[in-house]
Amino acid sequence: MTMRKDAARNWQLIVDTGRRFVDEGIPVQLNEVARAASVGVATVYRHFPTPEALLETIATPSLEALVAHAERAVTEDDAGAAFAGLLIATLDAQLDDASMQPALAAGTYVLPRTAELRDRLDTLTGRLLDRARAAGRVRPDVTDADLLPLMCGVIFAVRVHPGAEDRRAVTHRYLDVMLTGLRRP
Amino acid sequence: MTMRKDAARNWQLIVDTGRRFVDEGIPVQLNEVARAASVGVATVYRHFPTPEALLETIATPSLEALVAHAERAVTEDDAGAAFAGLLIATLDAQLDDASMQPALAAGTYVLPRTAELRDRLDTLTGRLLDRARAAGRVRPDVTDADLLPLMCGVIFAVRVHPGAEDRRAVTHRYLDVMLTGLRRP
Amino acid sequence: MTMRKDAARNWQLIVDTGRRFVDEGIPVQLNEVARAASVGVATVYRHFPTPEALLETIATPSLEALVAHAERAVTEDDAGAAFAGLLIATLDAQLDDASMQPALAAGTYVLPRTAELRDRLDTLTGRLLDRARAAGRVRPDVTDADLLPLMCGVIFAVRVHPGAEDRRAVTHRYLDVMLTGLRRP
Amino acid sequence: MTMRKDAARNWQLIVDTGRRFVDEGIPVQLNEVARAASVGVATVYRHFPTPEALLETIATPSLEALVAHAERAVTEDDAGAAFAGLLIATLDAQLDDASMQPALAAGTYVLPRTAELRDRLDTLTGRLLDRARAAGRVRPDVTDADLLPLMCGVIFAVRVHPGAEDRRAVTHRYLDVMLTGLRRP
DNA sequence: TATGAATGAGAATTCATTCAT
DNA sequence: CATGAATGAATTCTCATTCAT
Repeated sequence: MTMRKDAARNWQLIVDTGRRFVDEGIPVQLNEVARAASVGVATVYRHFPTPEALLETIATPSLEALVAHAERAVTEDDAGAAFAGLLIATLDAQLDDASMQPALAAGTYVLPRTAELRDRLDTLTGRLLDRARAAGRVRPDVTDADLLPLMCGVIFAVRVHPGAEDRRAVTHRYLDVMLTGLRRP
Repeated sequence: MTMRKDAARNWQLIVDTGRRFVDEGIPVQLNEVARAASVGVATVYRHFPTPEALLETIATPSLEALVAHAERAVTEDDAGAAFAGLLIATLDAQLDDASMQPALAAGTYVLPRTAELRDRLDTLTGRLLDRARAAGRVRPDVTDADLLPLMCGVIFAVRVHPGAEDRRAVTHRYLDVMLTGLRRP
Repeated sequence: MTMRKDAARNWQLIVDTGRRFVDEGIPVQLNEVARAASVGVATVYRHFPTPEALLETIATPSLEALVAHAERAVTEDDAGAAFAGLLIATLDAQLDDASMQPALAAGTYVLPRTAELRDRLDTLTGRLLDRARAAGRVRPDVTDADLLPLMCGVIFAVRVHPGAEDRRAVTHRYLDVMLTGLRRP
Repeated sequence: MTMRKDAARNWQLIVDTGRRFVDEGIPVQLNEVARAASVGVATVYRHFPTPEALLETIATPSLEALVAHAERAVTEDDAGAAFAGLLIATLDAQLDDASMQPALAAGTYVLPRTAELRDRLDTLTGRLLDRARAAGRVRPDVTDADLLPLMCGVIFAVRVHPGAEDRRAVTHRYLDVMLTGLRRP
């Protein structure tokens, strides 16, 4: 059952407004989003009962893109490159979309869609890791449960890093350290 | 000018109470701390104008210990071991004292004492890094501004990591990855 | 002008749903009723502009039954028994149908039908009272405007009464007190 | 430990304002009371965490007076008169102070003081009933758990009663019915 | 200096009713 | 006629901070 057209318009309006909040680092309060979207409070609450629901919705496109990337990656020939590519993509997604940081760091999800995507991402990441490990490109004691946390840690480190250095440059330098460290014990 | 004796007693009482909050993961609200310490709110506010001031005060002993460790480390012969030892100490400090996580991740400090300690820590870390790099134990593109962020990232990664695995074990595994990665590009 | 068939179906559906709410002690909110009846809110509002309109409609069958009882009662020979019988019926109606309590306690009605029924009930009650009084079965200072309030009071008393005693038993005991009291000053 | 003077002033101000609301039949909303009392909301919430707490506090003086009456009544010689007198006092209290109706009809209390007063009232009422019953002035099947409910029922009946007749007159007429009814089955 | 009462802006949420589809 | 999305005022409650005692 699909959404009514006007409802869909509001839904999108709210999501877009929420995204602006996220991008500008403003805490996503449902009331404020409603005001900024020129929409009744209850309209927001109807579509998104909690801030988490809205945040997950905002993150969904990026998450889907990341999952799509992972799905392409598992078909690549070069296991090591595919693996590294996914990690890069995971970091870039977090750099490009601030809503991805909570989405990836969270342990639980309120939307089934998000939970499902996260699940697929974990599965695919695990498969890529296995292949990379089999190819001798990853040390054996690193498990698939480590990868996303480590990528979140990298992003966190970048956020903590002071200095005016370009965030992306720092990120990739840190990733390089990580990748090197992941190779051999 | 030193504190009056009763004032000092209250000061300590508040700090101790605040530590209990930190240890138990309860958000350090000045009002609540006051209640728990059986002390007037204003008393807390006089000693610690903001939650940050209290948090930094709570973290100070651990921070001092870490600085002391760094000061001993710079005198060690084995530059590589000294360097690794400091990183381990930094992580352990954050594991053992929850107030160290904000204290190390923060970019600014409200207390001069904390700022000064952080400064010394940065200087000493930089010196250890230089020696380790000179000894060929660290890749050249890693700067002293990277180390603390990376250690904070490790702790963050551990926090994100699901599973029931022992936190300290995970931490040390991640540190091992980091150290390996830091060695050679 | 009669209702369209589908409209009539919805009308009944809404009334039935409303009754379920009343029976289960759930406050009759038009929105909630609509949801429970799987019907649009506006549909409910068109049929029943206010909660009162719905409540009165829900109460109507019981009210009609009570009026019917009164109509039979005025034809009975034994004036005292007829009178007592009506009071019992009034109480039982309130015990059996929770929507009758507001319907009988209300001073005003939004539906003409309810107002009319109430009117007939009052008239009949008055006539029964007169006959009972004429037969020397009721003290003279009690007027017909007293009877329904007193019955509502009995029900209220039963509701206030704590204890696990059977509601109907308590009601009839209280009614017995009332009837005795009504007999002679 | 007694209240600070300014706190006591506000406490009283809030209670007085609350009483005005009760007297005028305005629902006692903590926020509105705060506005009307020209006092911060939180001040009201500090003193009275819930509307019930405020309502019970408002009712306390009348409740105390009623208990005091009951205490004098148990020492009276004429058991029947003492018993009737208490019932009259119970009704008058509810007529004179609107906050007494919820206070007497409630089954539970949030303030220990109110619970205690209610308890004493129940005990004393029971004792008066026993004496009256022993004196042959009350039918045997009426228990002490019936009296307060019945008095609440009387008040309810008076409220339901339409007409312009004086409330107190109606009340006493109804009480007369009750008392007669209570005498002999 | 110590106390803790007071403040009031602000955040979260609900609900009766209207209106576009 | 039917739908159900939208509205936004109203309500409840919390919390960081100030100020009178």
